[in-house]
Amino acid sequence: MARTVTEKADILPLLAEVFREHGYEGASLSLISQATGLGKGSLYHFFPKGKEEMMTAVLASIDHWFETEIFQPLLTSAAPAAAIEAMFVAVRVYFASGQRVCLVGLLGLSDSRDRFAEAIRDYFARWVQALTTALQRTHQTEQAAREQAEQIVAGIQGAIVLARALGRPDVFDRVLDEMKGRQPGKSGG
Amino acid sequence: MARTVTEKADILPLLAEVFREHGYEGASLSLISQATGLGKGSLYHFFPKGKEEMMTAVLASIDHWFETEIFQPLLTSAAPAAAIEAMFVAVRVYFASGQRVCLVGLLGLSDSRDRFAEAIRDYFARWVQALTTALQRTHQTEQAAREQAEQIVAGIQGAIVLARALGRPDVFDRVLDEMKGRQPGKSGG
DNA sequence: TTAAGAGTTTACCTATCAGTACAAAGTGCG
DNA sequence: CGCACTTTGTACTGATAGGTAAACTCTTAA
Repeated sequence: MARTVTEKADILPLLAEVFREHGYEGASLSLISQATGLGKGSLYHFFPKGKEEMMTAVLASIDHWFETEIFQPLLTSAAPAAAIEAMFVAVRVYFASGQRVCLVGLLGLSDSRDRFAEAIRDYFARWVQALTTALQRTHQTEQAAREQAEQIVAGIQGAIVLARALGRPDVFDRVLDEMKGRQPGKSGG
Repeated sequence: MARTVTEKADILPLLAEVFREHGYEGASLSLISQATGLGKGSLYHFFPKGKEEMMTAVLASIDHWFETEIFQPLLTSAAPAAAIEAMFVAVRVYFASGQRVCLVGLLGLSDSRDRFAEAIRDYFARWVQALTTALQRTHQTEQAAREQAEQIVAGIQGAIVLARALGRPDVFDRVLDEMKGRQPGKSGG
């Protein structure tokens, strides 16, 4: 019965993976229970408000990861071009070259969009804003930087969709490389 | 009361819309029944194999639309640059500037991916191939054309994700315009 | 007039859904 | 050891899921 002193933080990655693979509605409590190794009793002990609270916690942890690993470097790095380069590398690893879905993007397309609309909007708005700031600091006008930032964030999301649909990680890598090559200081603008 | 001689073709657009809004798993039979105005009995009369057959039929109709409206013009038009331009226009209308989800892309990200994997892969493979052919005919090498085709198809899918997440159709339009402007014969490459 | 088939309604099936209740079994502290 | 508290297993709820079966109502045409 009660054995391990499970920590909420330990099961968040497992929860995230279930939601990524099955979506919000598709991730049934029995699937979640199976993936985390926790019974319903434990799950409702940690998340009294049920599935919605689980998803909220997962979104918060994803948000935190991107904030520290991607957004802050873009916003504050002394070398914005290098921060952008690092973002491409981090994104490729994080999304496993498109074999791992972006949960926030998926959620935005799905049925349950309205329930988490604010978190979804914030995630993308802050990503675009951080990238805009970095691009602007590589000698671009605010408008050009914003357009390019939208282009890149959309390109990453689309690369996930396309690479997954085709079952070809190399497509993801190629799309990202092409966008990276279009950056100032690289081949051509 | 059997009254209206309902045609399968008449309800396909309604079916497609339900699947677009709720996904495959999220589109329950009662939702489908409500959206189409047909009871379960009628639905199983037209689609004996149930939901899966409904989705298959919807995917086939989507496929047919893209084949005639997008792929064939790209492959056979005497003016490939104009066909590409027409594709951007058609896509903007079809996806309502990102307010209307791409069902095939959504399906590729979702749980039910495996069930329709072949149709999903074909849709995107043929889109990329058609666009590659058109780009190649605008004086590009095969490799450059294919890379750019992947870039554009991914960009369109990503623009849907981003514009929907932000709730801003203008983002969709801007991302597409930027890609259109990068075409040969336009501003700059 | 009537029989066949298309189209439809209704009732029902089993499985599973999210969520609840609660007692049993663990833990740390004294 | 004994007590308070945390964690977990199990059994349950009512609702809904996808799907089936059969009775019923039209239309058509011989």
